[in-house]
Parts: sequence; C-alpha cells; structure tokens
Amino acid sequence: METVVDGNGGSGGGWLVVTELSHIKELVTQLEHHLGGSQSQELCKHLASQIFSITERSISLITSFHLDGGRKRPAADVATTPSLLSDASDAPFKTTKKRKTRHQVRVSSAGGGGDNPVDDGHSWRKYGQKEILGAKHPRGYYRCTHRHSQGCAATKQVQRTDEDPTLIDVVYLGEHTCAQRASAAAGPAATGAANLTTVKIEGHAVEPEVQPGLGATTPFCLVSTPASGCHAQERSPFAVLSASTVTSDSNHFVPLPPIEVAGDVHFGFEEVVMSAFDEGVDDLDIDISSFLL
DNA sequence: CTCATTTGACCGAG
DNA sequence: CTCGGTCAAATGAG
Repeated sequence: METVVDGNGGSGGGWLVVTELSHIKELVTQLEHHLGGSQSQELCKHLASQIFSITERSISLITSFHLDGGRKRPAADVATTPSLLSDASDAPFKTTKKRKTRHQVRVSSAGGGGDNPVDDGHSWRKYGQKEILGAKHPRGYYRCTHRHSQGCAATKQVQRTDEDPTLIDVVYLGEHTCAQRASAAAGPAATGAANLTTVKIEGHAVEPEVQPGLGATTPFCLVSTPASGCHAQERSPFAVLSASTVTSDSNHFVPLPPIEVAGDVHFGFEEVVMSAFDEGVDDLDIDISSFLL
C-alpha cells in the first residue's frame, strides 16, 4: 500500500524519486483502466508518453545523486551532516577491488508456477545452489550461457524471500558483454499467465577510472528488453525496463521507448530497487513495493 | 549425442 | 573457524 523508501533512511532526492514514481503509479492505473475499456488509443498513448517522461525524470534524479552528492548521500540532504567522516579519502577504493555492478530486483512469481519466473531476456545457466544461513530458501547461482562463447561474465543470484515465497530476489552481478539476445521462448500462456513487470534501476557510481566527461550528463539510458522484437506491442509476458549506465568502454544500449503496452497487459508493477555497488557503503536502495496488485 | 541441471567438494574472504 | 560463491563430476532431458 504504502510506498516504502529504502531502509537506509533514504531521504532527500530519494523522496523526489518516490514522488515521481507515485505519479507513474497513478498514470499506470489510469492506463490500465483505459486499456480495459479499449476506448481511446490516443489517450493510452498519451499516458504512456507521460509515464516515459516521468520515468526519465526519476532516473535523472537518481543520476544526479550519484554524480552530485557522490555516494549514498544526496547533496540535497539536509545540511545536518556535512560530516564527511573519514569519507575525505574519497577514494578508499582499492584499485584491485573487483567492481562488479550489483543490481537487485525483486520480482513476483505469483501465479507463475514456472520454475524460472525470473526470465529477463537473457539465457542463464545454473551453476550452483546454496543454503544461505538465516534464509529459508536456498540461493541459486546463475551465469550467462554465453560465458564461454562470448566471455560474458554476468551472473545472477536468485533467492526466494523468507516470508513470501512468491517473491523472488534477483541480484545481478556484472554486466552482460554478450550479444543481448532475448530468450525467445516467451513462456507458454503468455496472455493468461501472471504478467510480471520489473523495473530495475541500475546505479553506477562514478568510477575514478572512468573519465567523467562522458557520463557526466546522461549516464543513463533506457533500454527495453522485449522477448523478441524491439518494442511495438508484443505479447511478452513481461516487460523489462532497465536503465543502464554507459560505461566508458562498452557501447551499451540504445535508448528505446521504455514502456511496452500489450493489448491486455495486467500491470504487475512490483518494485524498484536501485543499488550501486557492493558493500553497504554506497548503496542507496529505493524500495517501492506494491505499486499495483 | 549434446547441453543443462544437480549437488557435494573446494576455495577464499572475513 | 564459518559462510558464501564457484567448480566440476554425475545425472537427466531433449
């Protein structure tokens, strides 16, 4: 019901983002309503357009926090604590430290009896499973199928949440260097099945190694990962909207219309989680659950 | 046959 | 030492 803002006592700009996202929520609700009535296609387009704009704004906000205030503490944050602590060092990072990007997403597998409700368009191969201390469910370890063929180092960890087994936490580690190929097989009952919409916002801290000039203004770009085509109205059981950072060396993605609206999609906006890097040092997690039912 | 998954062993970090 | 992540042999599915 309520929009939950991260557990880090998120404040400042994070709140603005939440506001924007709440706006999105309203729009989506409207859109859904109109979709049902199949009245005005124009109206739907308009709404989708608005959602897109707001999404962009939200991403910009998030971006500015990272670039502006630096880690975790939005510049807009109250002047209460300018205390940078020992933060002064600014670059306590060891150059050798593995800088895997870490993106956490929580998705709902409700209704999807499928074993792998977490289909994000990439093909994964499971390479391990572990019982995690304190967790009720084991964690599965997956790596990109193209690891050998293309040297793609992306991995992900999938784990059901303790309280609600229908919710699954997916942690993406590393970036895909393989050709982004949608894993076709868009599920069996695409229409009837529970639709899953996940939005993940990937935060990328400013890396010293990366020349600041490039990503200074728009380190984020949008990409939609449909099940097969580009956008248009697909039958994809889910639509993935992700924001990725353009790193210096990898020419990542091309901006695309982020919102896909299929004929009778039932929005299952789950949650938006944004995280930056390992350790809690810089992660700013914005958790917005229960956008819609 | 090939390829993906399972599962215990192994290894490194803390 | 414990715990989380990965490896790799065994097994199963197509």
